[in-house]
Amino acid sequence: MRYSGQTHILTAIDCIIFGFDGNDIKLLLVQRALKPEKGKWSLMGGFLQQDESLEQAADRILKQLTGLEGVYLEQLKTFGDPHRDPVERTLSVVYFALIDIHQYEKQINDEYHAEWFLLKDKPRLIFDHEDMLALAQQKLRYKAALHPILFELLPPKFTIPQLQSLYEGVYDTTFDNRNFSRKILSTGLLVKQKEKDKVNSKKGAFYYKLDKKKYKAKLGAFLNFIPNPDKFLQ
Amino acid sequence: MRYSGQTHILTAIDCIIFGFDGNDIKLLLVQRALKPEKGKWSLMGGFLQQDESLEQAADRILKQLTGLEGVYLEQLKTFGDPHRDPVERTLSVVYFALIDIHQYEKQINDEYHAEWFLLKDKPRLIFDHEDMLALAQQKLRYKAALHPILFELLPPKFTIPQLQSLYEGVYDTTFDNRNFSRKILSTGLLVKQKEKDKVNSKKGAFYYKLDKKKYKAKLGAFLNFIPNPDKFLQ
DNA sequence: TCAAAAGTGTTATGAGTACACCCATGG
DNA sequence: CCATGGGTGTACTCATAACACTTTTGA
Repeated sequence: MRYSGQTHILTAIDCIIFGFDGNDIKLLLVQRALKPEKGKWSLMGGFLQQDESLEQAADRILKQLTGLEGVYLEQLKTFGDPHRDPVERTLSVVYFALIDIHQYEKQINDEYHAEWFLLKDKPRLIFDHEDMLALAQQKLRYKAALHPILFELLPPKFTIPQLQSLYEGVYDTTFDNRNFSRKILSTGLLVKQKEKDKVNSKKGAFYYKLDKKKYKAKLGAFLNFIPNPDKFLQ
Repeated sequence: MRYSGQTHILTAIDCIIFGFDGNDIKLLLVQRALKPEKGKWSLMGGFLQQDESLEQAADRILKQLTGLEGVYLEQLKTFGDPHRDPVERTLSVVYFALIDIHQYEKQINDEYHAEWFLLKDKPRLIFDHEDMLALAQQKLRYKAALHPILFELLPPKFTIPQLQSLYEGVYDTTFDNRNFSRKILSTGLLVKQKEKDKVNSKKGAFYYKLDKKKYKAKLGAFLNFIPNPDKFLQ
């Protein structure tokens, strides 16, 4: 059975992949394989297949590129301007992903010509991918101001100074380190480890792990990670 | 030109229409016109046409049903389970709308068999429309806790007690009226009028109007409309 | 021994919250 | 005159934010 006389449209899934390498927040881009705009930088995407859900498609595409499964993935928005793709009308359901770059150690770079870019010196993107990225950055800032999602970008063990530089990267600013660590520790989400990271400083900074249980409980809660959030959220 | 060999899928737009009548927050539903599930209650929807954007389609559908234009309308999420519609695979891009019920004075009820329901005694909805509604309610609570969007539901002139009962309806709770009015007035968004509403009380309550300029400026800002927001946001 | 980053403590301000009374009016 | 809902004021608590010094250690 079908609904008669209605328009059927192509649907793409595009993924905005944010990563953190311990110092900087970065964006994973690929070089487009199809004409037109072949070879230009673009978000990683693919077409929705007949028997998969949107989430399944996003997972599949993310795994194709990075080899990673179980990654934080969230639907951002659907873009549907009739002329957004010059080839033929294509809806794009956009997801964004947060991954720990060090956990991503893949060769697939070669296959898709993928590359990590600092947000500051990313290339121009095709179609409406610039709008998608801008919206994703806004959403990330918004959500991270209230919920502990940035932990998704960190390795299992991390230091408070690393965490702070992640937040500073996301908001493109600096925070007072005393207030920052107090606020973070007061959430009760972190468990102090015995070892220190001696790579990034002489004194060394204690490692922390995430308390997974509390983390899951607090993902939905309203916390206040950012001072004066208005300042950063347009 | 076309992308070859890819699946083309039907796309629907579904609208979750919240309204406020001065006392209660309500939901506008229609009786489905197509088989299967014909006659069952459903969100107002329609198919995406070839040459319209998603926003245009949502506007068109909303206008068909309510006769209203320029309504607050926001994309919620896209639902894409392969079997969500038993007839054939159909993506649904879901929008939610906020309208002042008194401004809505249309006959089109008849055409679409539309009806306003209290959230408490709404009928069971078809397909995955229950999930859509639950998500919309969650989003509305979330957003209204931080941004002054509930004003979209109010008539041009309204009283503080009305406003409070709107908030109380959305969060299904009661608030302290002293703290509520202080908080609302401290935003500077309201302009006190000379007249009073003498319908709902003997003493009468002063009308207020929204300061449109400040309102637009503060739509994006982080305000705190709700005490203990965690309590209400799962 | 010194430079560089980690880590900790105090205070002032303002927002949030709990709470109780007076006011105006129509019936 | 009184019941009903509207409107205001105060004091306490707690989170936030501003701010400076000591500690550790590798070079």
